[in-house]
Amino acid sequence: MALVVGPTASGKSALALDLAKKQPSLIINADSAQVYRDLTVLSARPTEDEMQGFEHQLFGYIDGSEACSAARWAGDAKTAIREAHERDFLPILVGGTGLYVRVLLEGIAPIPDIDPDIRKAVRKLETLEAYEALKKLDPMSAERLNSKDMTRIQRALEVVRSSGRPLDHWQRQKVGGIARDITLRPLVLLPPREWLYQRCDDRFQAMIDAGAGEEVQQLLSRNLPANLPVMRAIGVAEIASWLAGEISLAAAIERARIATRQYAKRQYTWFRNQSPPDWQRIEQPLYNDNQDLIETILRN
RNA sequence: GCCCGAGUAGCUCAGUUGGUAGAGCAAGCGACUGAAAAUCGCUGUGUCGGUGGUUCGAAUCCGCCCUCGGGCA
Repeated sequence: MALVVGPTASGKSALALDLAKKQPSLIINADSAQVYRDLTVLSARPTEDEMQGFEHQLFGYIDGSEACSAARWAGDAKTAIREAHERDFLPILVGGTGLYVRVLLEGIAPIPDIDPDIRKAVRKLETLEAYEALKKLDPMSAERLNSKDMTRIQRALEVVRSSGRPLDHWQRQKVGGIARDITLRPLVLLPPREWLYQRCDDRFQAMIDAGAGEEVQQLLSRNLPANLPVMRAIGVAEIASWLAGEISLAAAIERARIATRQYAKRQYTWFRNQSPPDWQRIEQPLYNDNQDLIETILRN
């Protein structure tokens, strides 16, 4: 299995396609925003044309009214990888969501599904309220987490409330990882920051030109809850403000560019520090001809 | 030409009666176990527009000059 990870706009998709041209391959999405059907332009998901007839999976396969999760994606990816192997295809994972890839490879704590009512109640709480509640039910997690870390506090709280056991109990084991069952050919793209940020900036204008406005308009017409992942994708809030006449297009673009760069920075930090040291890192910008790189991957 | 206002961190601005300056945003670094394009932590030396003066001591008071607004001619 080949794996191409790196920050947004680092040229992962193009590299994956070049790789796919070498041998029968299945390109599998490993990006948490590109899984949603509602986000094509804004998630920079490849279009039919861009797929150039190569098989792609897990792109735009989930409705925006649902929230994907690392565990769900990892399960789907496992299936896709197995199918590829059965057909003697090379699975090529491409994406920028480090957590998803980690869960696929290393597994995750076997926590039972959360009771929907409990989740709903927990997510209504203010961060501080949730933190106080967590201190009582799961002091160890409360101690470990920052009192303002809303996402993790809510997660810890919903787990202890729903399962009756603290997070730590579950997290002592990880299940489902496929790292030991496959031969991994990993590639981490860490191009120069300046080059990357320039591409981030250029990209958002291109998204506007490609119909990001209409895409957001359609998404808004669904009246989905604001806390769903689709609604939190970079550019949605910015474009929505512009469509509502609250800010100018120029202001929306500027905000979205900043958000994109900040996101790229976070991914950069993740992949630089969280990827195993023996994964091959590419610190050069990617240009049109990646033949040397591809030869290297295939040889490994 | 005259009057008023403004000039402080990359940006927007605070700075109480003189004791050599601090917020937000941006940026950098980092964390990351079922929302991760999420969530969170750490990091603030800047000719305080310039120059001369008053003072033990000036972003702060005074003079002159420069720049940008606005008003009057």
